[in-house]
Amino acid sequence: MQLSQTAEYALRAVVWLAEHPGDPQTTQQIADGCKVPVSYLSKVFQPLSKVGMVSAQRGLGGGYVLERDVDQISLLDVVNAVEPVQRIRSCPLKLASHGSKLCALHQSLDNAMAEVEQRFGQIMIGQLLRNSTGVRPLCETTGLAQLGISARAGGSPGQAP
Amino acid sequence: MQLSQTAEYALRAVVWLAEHPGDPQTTQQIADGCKVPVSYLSKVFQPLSKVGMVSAQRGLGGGYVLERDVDQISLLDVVNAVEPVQRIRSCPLKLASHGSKLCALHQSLDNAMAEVEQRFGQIMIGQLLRNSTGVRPLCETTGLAQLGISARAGGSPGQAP
DNA sequence: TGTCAACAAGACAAAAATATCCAGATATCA
DNA sequence: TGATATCTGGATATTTTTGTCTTGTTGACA
Repeated sequence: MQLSQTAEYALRAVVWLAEHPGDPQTTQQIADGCKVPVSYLSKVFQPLSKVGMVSAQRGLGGGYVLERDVDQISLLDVVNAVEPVQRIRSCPLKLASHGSKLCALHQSLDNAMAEVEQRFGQIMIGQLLRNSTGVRPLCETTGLAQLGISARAGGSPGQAP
Repeated sequence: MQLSQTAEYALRAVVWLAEHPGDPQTTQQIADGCKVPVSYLSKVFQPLSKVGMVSAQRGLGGGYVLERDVDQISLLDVVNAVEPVQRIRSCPLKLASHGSKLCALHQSLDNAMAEVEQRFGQIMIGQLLRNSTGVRPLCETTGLAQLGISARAGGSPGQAP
């Protein structure tokens, strides 16, 4: 019982983009920052672009940017884009006698899914950024980031090719 | 976001056994009644036997039986036996700066897991059986079963209780 | 225009989950 | 004892998920 890896990656990536507003992030940057296989990122972003949550710009200075307000994107939006929460809408055993009603077992399971769905629907990406409870922002932070010292390309350290 | 197929199967099987107390069920019976591939059942039962939730009897008249009271087995017990609910206990990105604390994203995800875990832990198998809300018992029922007419596979309507 | 930086997308590969098969170990019963 | 029923557990096959690679397209800019 857990989120798929792909959904995890998608959430990290979206949060990452949310942390870099107005600054297109390349797959390499995202991969490094989110610890996502760089060659897998295109797969992760495909459905996110499809629903218009992110957009990509090619060429020098390009990369991905969020297309919607961070407070208008819920965890559920992200998860559903890449791997919809599976609600149980009819008997998984296809028992005729069950019609569209669920037995107690499947009703219980679906209730749990419903709860998760609702919970995820209420949590907005923006909320996560602000909710930095004292410590780290989110995905990454070298310990320096907390002091406002950016350690990215464009900041001080790192390699400039 | 969903239960693994194996966990689904395990839950069905346990419920099935709960519906047939004191009557060892063969893999064939369980497979038919629960719509689980018969040849996969041994894999499903392996971890359930290991934790002592079920036991198997070989030979004629043998099969699987529940070893614990139906009101002492929660959905969580079953799920955890075959595929533990994955709680997030430390930063999945292994960020040193996060120590054992979770960022807002992962904390949110883990909270959802915790909720599911708790919910599952509260629902007992026995509860599901009694909770037949008017209609069907659980996994199976041809519509006849509700009238007390057993319609077991194998062609001939079998033994009356 | 040419060159380089970047994404797009499909083909391929590896790993994990799911499913099948079968020889062997037990158990029951005649 | 023999015949039959049943689980056990390992080897294997299939499918899905995850990950990689490569070729092509787009965009910026000198």
